[in-house]
Amino acid sequence: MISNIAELIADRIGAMPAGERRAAQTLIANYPMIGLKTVAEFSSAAGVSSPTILRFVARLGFQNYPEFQSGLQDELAAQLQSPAIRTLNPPSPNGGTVSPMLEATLDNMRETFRHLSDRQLADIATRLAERRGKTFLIGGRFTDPLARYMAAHLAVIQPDVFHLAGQESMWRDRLIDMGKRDVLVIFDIRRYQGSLLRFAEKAHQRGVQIVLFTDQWLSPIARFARHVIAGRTAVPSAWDSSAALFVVAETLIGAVTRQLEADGARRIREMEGLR
Amino acid sequence: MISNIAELIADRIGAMPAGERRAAQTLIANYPMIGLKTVAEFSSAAGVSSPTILRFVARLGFQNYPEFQSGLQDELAAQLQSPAIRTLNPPSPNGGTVSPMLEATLDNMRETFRHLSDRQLADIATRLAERRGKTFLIGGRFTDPLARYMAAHLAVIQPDVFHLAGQESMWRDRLIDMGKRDVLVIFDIRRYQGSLLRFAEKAHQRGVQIVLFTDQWLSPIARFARHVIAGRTAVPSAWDSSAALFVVAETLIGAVTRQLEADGARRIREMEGLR
DNA sequence: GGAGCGCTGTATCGTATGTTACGTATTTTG
DNA sequence: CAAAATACGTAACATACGATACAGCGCTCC
Repeated sequence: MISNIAELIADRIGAMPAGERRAAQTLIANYPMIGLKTVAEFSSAAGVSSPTILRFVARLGFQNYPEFQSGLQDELAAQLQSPAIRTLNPPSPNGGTVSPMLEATLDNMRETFRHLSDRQLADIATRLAERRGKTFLIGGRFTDPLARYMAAHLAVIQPDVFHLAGQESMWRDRLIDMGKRDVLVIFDIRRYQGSLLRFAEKAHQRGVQIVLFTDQWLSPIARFARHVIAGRTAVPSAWDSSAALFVVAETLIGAVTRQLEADGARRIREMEGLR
Repeated sequence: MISNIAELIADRIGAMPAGERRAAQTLIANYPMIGLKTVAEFSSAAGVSSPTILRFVARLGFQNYPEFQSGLQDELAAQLQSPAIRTLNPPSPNGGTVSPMLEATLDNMRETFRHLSDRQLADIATRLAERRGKTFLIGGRFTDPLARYMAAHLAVIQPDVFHLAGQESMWRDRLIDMGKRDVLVIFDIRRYQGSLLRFAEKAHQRGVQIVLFTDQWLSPIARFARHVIAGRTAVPSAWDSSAALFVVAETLIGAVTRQLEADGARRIREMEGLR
């Protein structure tokens, strides 16, 4: 049973020609506000012509555009009446494949942050922001993108940020550059990689401060780490989820940025100028 | 400070003549929906004439009726963006520095999935799983790690998965390998990169099916995309958040894996054997 | 490689909508 | 109580909006 227009679109979008599909996608993206504006605004937002918009609403079963808008307004009105039933999509009508995954992920994040004190996060942020030395980031097979993501952001707001990529032998050589004043951020979740462990140990021996992002079972690298962030990774999937760690990373990026704001803002402006 | 139109009305309703006061009262009674309808409907609902409605909105300081409607729409849009959770749930017990960021991120994810139908996700997963051709992934400056993350997983369960890295000229050369049977997954959020747009256009011309991960404002690449996933990115930080898109990516990875389970399981076992 | 079909945009049209002018009613004030 | 000022509705107007006809283009299927 299809109750609202969003579902109706999702149901039929597969059978739509390219132009109308673009209309559908822009409507979904900012649902339902675009649909309440004029045909001209809708069409230009979607990058198609007005007739395409009209054909789109006609395909949805509406006689004309005003009738379509009335439909959207009725939905909105019903929604505003009962704020409790705020869900546009009925609360997971299809015991579908999506919801359990999302639910588990949200739980993971709440759990992760529950075990993570503001204090700890602030300490790490401060350590990264004070920039007494260099910052290196590295990750495992599936978590290396997280290291890259964090490096990409940090590199904008401060110098001396390096992502360690490529072969094991490559980064081992970088050990020479590392010392007491430097920070090494490592991402390592199951199955923990021996190569990372060996690397972490050597860095530790050189006095490098290690910040470890790992899962709740703790990578063996925790033994050498100054700071350990343990994220929940369990989801109903064949794979572990790094989403919670990703959010922690973003939070940390935000915190560091805030601390460097005076400095960073100038840097960012300068960089904008270079574009 | 008066922030929304409802307050504005409450502030000035005392100084209004009878007819306009009736207009004000009917608007507040079913706020704001009546205001989004036509002047004629509004006037008859209030039991006054059209000009009275127009004088009413003029007294509120609007130049004309459409401008008044835009004001209401903007309010609604702002309301819908930050859903009820914030008003329902107490504003986060520990008012620490962490919570606002986490809260916003969780909201973003809920909001993103609310606009994302299971159907659409399933369609994309099927397209990726049927493997008629090759799968290419690429991302922008900050989103490329997401492309890498997804590529790293997909590459385990099926052959012919390629992440496009490095310089623009590098991937442009790969266009030769791409055709109708292939899929190109692009991550592009603000500020949208011209290089990606050009690449997407050329790929589209070659008949490549494009799956686009973007933000709610839709990258211009949406024009060429077969499937568009619009994630929320707004967080209280200097940076945009890619966390919602990350979770969608993980969900998609999970869905593809499930579809390929028969095949994939064998592959995974084989790969384990190679370690 | 050619014929047919379907999709999309341009240009035009009719109309519903917001706007304004004016006359009447109602209230206010001296 | 009278006169003026304000408020309100009717009716005519102009504009901008949605609707439609048509032609060009690309795609698919013989």
